[in-house]
Amino acid sequence: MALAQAILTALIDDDLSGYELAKDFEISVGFFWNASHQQIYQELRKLSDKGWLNKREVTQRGKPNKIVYGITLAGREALSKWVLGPTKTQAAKDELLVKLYNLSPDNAGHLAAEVQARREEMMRRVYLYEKIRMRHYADPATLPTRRKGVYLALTAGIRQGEQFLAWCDEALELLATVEAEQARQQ
Amino acid sequence: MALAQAILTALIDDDLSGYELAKDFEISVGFFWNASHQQIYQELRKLSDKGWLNKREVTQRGKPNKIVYGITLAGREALSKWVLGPTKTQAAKDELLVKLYNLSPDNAGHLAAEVQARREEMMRRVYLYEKIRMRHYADPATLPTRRKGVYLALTAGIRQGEQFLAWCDEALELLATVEAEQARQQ
DNA sequence: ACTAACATGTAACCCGTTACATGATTAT
DNA sequence: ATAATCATGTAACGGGTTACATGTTAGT
Repeated sequence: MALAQAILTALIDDDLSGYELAKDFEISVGFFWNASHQQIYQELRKLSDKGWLNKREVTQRGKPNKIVYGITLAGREALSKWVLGPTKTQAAKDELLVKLYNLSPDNAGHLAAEVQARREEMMRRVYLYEKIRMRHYADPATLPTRRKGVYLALTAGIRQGEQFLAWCDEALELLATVEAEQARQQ
Repeated sequence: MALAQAILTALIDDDLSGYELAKDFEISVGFFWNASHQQIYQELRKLSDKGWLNKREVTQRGKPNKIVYGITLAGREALSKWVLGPTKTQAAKDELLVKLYNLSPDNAGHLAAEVQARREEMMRRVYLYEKIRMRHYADPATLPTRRKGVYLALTAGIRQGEQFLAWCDEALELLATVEAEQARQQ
């Protein structure tokens, strides 16, 4: 039930439309949460109904009009209260790792390709987040409190990503030996 | 839709009952997937209906009887086929990191406690998995193919865990400075 | 003409969580 | 007695995914 709070969090600094939220989730809280536009539109309606968000239509020229949402005082209060509550430990679920439990000469090539694809995707992400960190969060000690938190979240994402990249390299090496063995036996 | 495959994977080497699966998921694929017993029992029935699992009742003394499930040939085939299909990129969702975006002097103490709790939980996990790896996967190059895959999955979990522990330490340090600042201002 | 990006939604379904339910055995 | 562990399920609900649905503007 944290999508609501993730949206509220994304709206703390800037007012955004549903479309922008869906697209820019990636640049704000997207490393730690993501959602489809369908989910976001539904959640936005719920949050408006609750009075945690207000909305206004913005006329644009050259583009369709958009509905921009902003967080209300009640929304800020609800968010603060949520932060102080207990946090669910997120269940780590990863299909790729389950697949690795089924490694065989038959699928080593396929799995290597999947690892490679993930590696590239992660590299792009890490690069983006690293750039943001260097530009806006270079010296954590001097940041205002709230941005210290953002720095920590960003760092968690970057470190996790870098670790994953290193793991991919090791995995690709080992998978290559399996593929080589298969080739020899044919 | 990968719970089915996670269960099949857990049953490749050993036949297990629903209860054992629910409990031992943690020691088999548990680092990368988890499920409640309710979910597992339902999924076991579905998999039996499909003919991917067979079941037999095992009479026990001193304990209630249990229903033990084993993977069928059809189940193995379905699993192999699944491995060769495309893999969904898992959406990283972490409430704690979203909460960090809302860091303030008010909640720094609470968040530090949450980080600390996670740190301890992760330490126990990493310790357990490290023990398994040292005992059974010490020399990856000499392992049979399938176990090389398990080694990689295990390594991914351990490294990710260790990285998380290091991050927790940095987070706790920075959160402590926030708490100290608040104390000074009161 | 066609594609991509902008923009907002509804409906059906599946998966996962929470709550409810039962009952045996072993250890304190 | 009581709690803990073993053992297996059903039911209701809510969140998330997939499919469906519509319409505009800008660029090639």
